[in-house]
Amino acid sequence: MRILVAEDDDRIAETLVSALSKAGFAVDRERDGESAWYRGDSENFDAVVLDLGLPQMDGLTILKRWRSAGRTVPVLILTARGQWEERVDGIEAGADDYVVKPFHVLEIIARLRALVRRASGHASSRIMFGPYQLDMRTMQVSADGLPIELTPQEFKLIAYMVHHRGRVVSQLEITEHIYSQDYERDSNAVEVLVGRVRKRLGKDVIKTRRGFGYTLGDGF
Amino acid sequence: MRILVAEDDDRIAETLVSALSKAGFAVDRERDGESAWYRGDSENFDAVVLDLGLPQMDGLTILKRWRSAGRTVPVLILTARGQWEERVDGIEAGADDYVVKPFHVLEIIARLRALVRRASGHASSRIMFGPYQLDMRTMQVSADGLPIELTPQEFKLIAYMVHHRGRVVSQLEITEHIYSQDYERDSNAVEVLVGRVRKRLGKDVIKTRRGFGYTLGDGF
DNA sequence: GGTAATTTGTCAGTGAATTGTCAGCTGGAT
DNA sequence: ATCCAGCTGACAATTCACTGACAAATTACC
Repeated sequence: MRILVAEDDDRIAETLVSALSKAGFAVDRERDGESAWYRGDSENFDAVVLDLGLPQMDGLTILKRWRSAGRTVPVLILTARGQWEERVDGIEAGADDYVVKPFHVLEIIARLRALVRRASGHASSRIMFGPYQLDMRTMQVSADGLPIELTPQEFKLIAYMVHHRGRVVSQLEITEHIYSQDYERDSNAVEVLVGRVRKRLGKDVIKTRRGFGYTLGDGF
Repeated sequence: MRILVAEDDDRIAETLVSALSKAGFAVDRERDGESAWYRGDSENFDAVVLDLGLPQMDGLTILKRWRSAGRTVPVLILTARGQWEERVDGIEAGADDYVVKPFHVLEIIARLRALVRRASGHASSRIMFGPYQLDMRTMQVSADGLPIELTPQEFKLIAYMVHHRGRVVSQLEITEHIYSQDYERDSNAVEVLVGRVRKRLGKDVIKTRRGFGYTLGDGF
């Protein structure tokens, strides 16, 4: 899951970036409004954390521009305490949720997960696929209630696949969504990762579409 | 779909060529402005990725020359971050879209697909033909929602045919658009490929116009 | 803060699916 | 009937993905 954090305050931004990374998101950060707008406009993030008071272009403007350009990416607004008018404006401009500063990072994480989940059409934080259950909250996969040990990367991969079930996901797409920033293009890290997930969940969970990418296997 | 990448920076160019090839495009690359101009002027590409800062002849000049010579090929401009003026100039010179460096390749791919789609007069990335549906975004062909497994080359062929339905497409044209420059002229690879697609989608999808080429069959 | 354990990425070798080539065949146009 | 563009099945070459072993990086633990 790839998240854009648009926040000019370095301290806050670093807290967020580090917490979100640990929570398993791939995080990119922008410090000014114009850059934030451009990246949200041109790239596919799974969600955006947007501070309203950004230099160069303020958060509300950014959000309105995205929405009028048809960008539906879930947006979580950060707003200063007591500025309830801002909240209203934000929601009207198309924000999906908001959090008041100072905030608890855990709350941000929980809300982001909820947003991503809703955006991909799943209501609960637990998603079934085949005999397995994926719990986004605890980052665990289980079969019949028995937890299966997955490493963080393995979990990210299967979670991304489950969120995009029903279509083919290219290696490039996987790389960009489970790793931050750019990555070595000629690496077989994704193939190895797929192999490891298969070893844990059975070789049919992920099906190879040679030349295109991968899909969740039939029945998952 | 054949793409010309006009970019002098080797690292960027290689990233692009490799990613675009994997995404199913046939890619040719030129490193200087004059060669780029010549190839775009004399060959039929489905789209061009044009860096503005090319040696010998800069991107804007190339673009203006093409346009004044009546070349309508979709052009995606690569521009350095913050050069908003360039972007405006580019659009005035006839660019169809622009992307700021540094970019994410997924974005380039998405925008190129959109350009090609619009150029062939289709609004959506999903195109119906007969009982089938072609989805350029997920690179899948399906019948009644059930995906049909095609190999990459097979997909490229049927995609090209569907984009150019209603007219006869010569073997040479097919070769030029689904393979990169180094193709054998006296090979029956296209015939074999057509045969394989017919085997998967039914032998009437592609109709032979003996001596001229192929068309989508009646009702497709 | 340093060391052990775990996770993750790289590499080289292997295996399998895709694609191109070839040779012989088919069938439509004249 | 003949000719030749196009078709087809078999095979070879190529490309792409998988695997196991090792190295690097990250995390956990004292």
